[in-house]
Amino acid sequence: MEGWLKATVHTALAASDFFTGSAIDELLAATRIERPRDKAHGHYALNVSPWARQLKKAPPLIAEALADALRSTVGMEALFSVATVAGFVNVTLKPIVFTRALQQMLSTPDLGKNTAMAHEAMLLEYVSANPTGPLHIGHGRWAALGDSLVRILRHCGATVTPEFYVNDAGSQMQKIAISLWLRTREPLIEAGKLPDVPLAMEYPYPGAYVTDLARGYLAQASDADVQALLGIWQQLPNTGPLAEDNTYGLQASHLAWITQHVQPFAHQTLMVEQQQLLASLDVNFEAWFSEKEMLYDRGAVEVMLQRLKTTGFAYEQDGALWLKSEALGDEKDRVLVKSGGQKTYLAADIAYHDQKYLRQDDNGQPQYNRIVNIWGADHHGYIARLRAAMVALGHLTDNADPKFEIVLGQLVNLVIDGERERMGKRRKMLTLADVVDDVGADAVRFWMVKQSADTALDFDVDLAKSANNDNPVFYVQYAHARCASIVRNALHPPQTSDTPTPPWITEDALAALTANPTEALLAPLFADDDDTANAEIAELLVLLDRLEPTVIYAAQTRSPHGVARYVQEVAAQFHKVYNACRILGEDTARTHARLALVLAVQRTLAQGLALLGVSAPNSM
RNA sequence: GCCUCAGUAGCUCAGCUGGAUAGAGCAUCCGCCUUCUAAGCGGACGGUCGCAGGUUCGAAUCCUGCCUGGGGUACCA
Repeated sequence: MEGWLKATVHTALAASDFFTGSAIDELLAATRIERPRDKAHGHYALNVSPWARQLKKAPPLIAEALADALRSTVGMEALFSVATVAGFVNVTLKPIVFTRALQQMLSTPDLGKNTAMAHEAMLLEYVSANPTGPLHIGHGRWAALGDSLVRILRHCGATVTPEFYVNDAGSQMQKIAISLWLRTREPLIEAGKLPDVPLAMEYPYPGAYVTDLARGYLAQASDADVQALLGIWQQLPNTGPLAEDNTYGLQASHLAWITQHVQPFAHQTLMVEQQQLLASLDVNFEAWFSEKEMLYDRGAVEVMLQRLKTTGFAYEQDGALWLKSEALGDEKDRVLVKSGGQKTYLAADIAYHDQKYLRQDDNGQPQYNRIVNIWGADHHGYIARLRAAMVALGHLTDNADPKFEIVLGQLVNLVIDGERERMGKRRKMLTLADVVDDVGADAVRFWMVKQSADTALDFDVDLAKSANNDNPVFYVQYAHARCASIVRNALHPPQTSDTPTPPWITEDALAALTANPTEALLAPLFADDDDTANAEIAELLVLLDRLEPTVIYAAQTRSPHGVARYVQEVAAQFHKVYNACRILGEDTARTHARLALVLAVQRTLAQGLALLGVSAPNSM
């Protein structure tokens, strides 16, 4: 309806003497077709005040001229009426326009689908956790945000590759392997293979999950592996705390054995755990990019460093290799290779992003025109240095180049029993898996995207779990289930009394309604004598019509919360209509038309929820 | 100090691509089930849009400064 109205206004402007000589497209771009705040003003409003400057006329005069132009549009009496208030032109649509809009919706296979972002070829990276432990609640926000964004962008025609960067290189992987090894002690004692003598130890990764990991390792280990493990334990000097360095007093050969035999198990097991959890949230990655395999094993970091040196963007000082990032917008230069010879995390990150830009499609062209990362606000300081590196490598023109984009999300606070728990590393952690088990995937996904990523999110476990009207997820799902229930009842009315109740509609008639919703079928939608119900139905259709612009805006601003808000509005308006009038009534023609409306609502809600990765149940 | 996000109703948040009397949910109070799911609907109550300037015909929205709170400011990963 919005699109149609805009086109109508365009035609009217072009045909009007008053606007002759003015740039109509510019005028239309300067204002938007919006919803009047006060419903008494009609269904749509056009504010012409922004045109005053260009036209050098007073807004009320312009509004009157536009209203006149619209009034002289051929056939308008049957479609809408206009009125002016100050600089506003208010438009009230006639029922036929709503009926046609409904007809349009029922004939559209993918509601809200559009091509607004068809030019985008985007690589979207998010979550990207180390495979050193379970995902925590904060990861859940990036997972929900990222996956919803992927769905929304694709609905707008964009090509998107969602990718997970697996940080599986570096000392933290050695730490987890050693932690696993340390945790084999108890099971080995239980099995009588090790003497139970006191041993002062500290665990680099203290979580209880490491114990499970150790038991899992032993369960699948060969006899030779177990013998080797016992060998390490027996030669260990029992000399007190072992956590000071990364070697834990282990002989080099033992350390090497652990790295070779234990680390792959830890890595693999934890990564698969993360993958399964994400899958249970219906968060779908196309690619899992391994830091170790893709960057280190293939020498990509080394090659990238050479390029920086050659181009003069990297220099040696104090025995370290530095990136000249200060000259490129960062607050200072950054270390790429430490004086000890180890490459920094930043070096790998740069190599990874370099690699993102170097990827090519089948025609040898750059595969992506936009690289987007979703990061937590705690990584904010990384933006400037990574941007600087991308400029240095020639991928960006300057540090404001929109080809590289970081979506920053504020952090998540877990609220348990009404108290905030900061997600600090030392505190007791509730894992994402625990929360999903507790409140369900739908609630987690909806809560994580229901508000702007710019605001810190309090995730209240008790509230998310509550199956009542405190919980917006259930509110929306309930509306969808209600739609499904009405259609079910229409086909197969519940038989409660002795006299059988005939169906409100046959399977065939319902099929006809969806396959070929003619104007004649839909025309009886509005009642002759119920203005309240009619107004609510019209309002509902205006809202359903807004799915597409809502999705486009959410895609452009990378804000899925707009869609979350939208589905709540649709649900609310549907509940209003449900209470204002009967869907299944005595008038068969009206019943059928209103069933069509219910189908449109159901499909809109299902589509909106699908864009958020939330299920749309048919009964609750 | 610097960078960054936020500050809107008692609480949690929309609105911020400048436009009509600033919205929703929760909470509190009052109503609505003999008929399609009451996990619902209606009504009432509730606001100096952090403060002060500026730009503009017009500012919650843009700019500047200040205040308060979160995050960041490593040859850590």
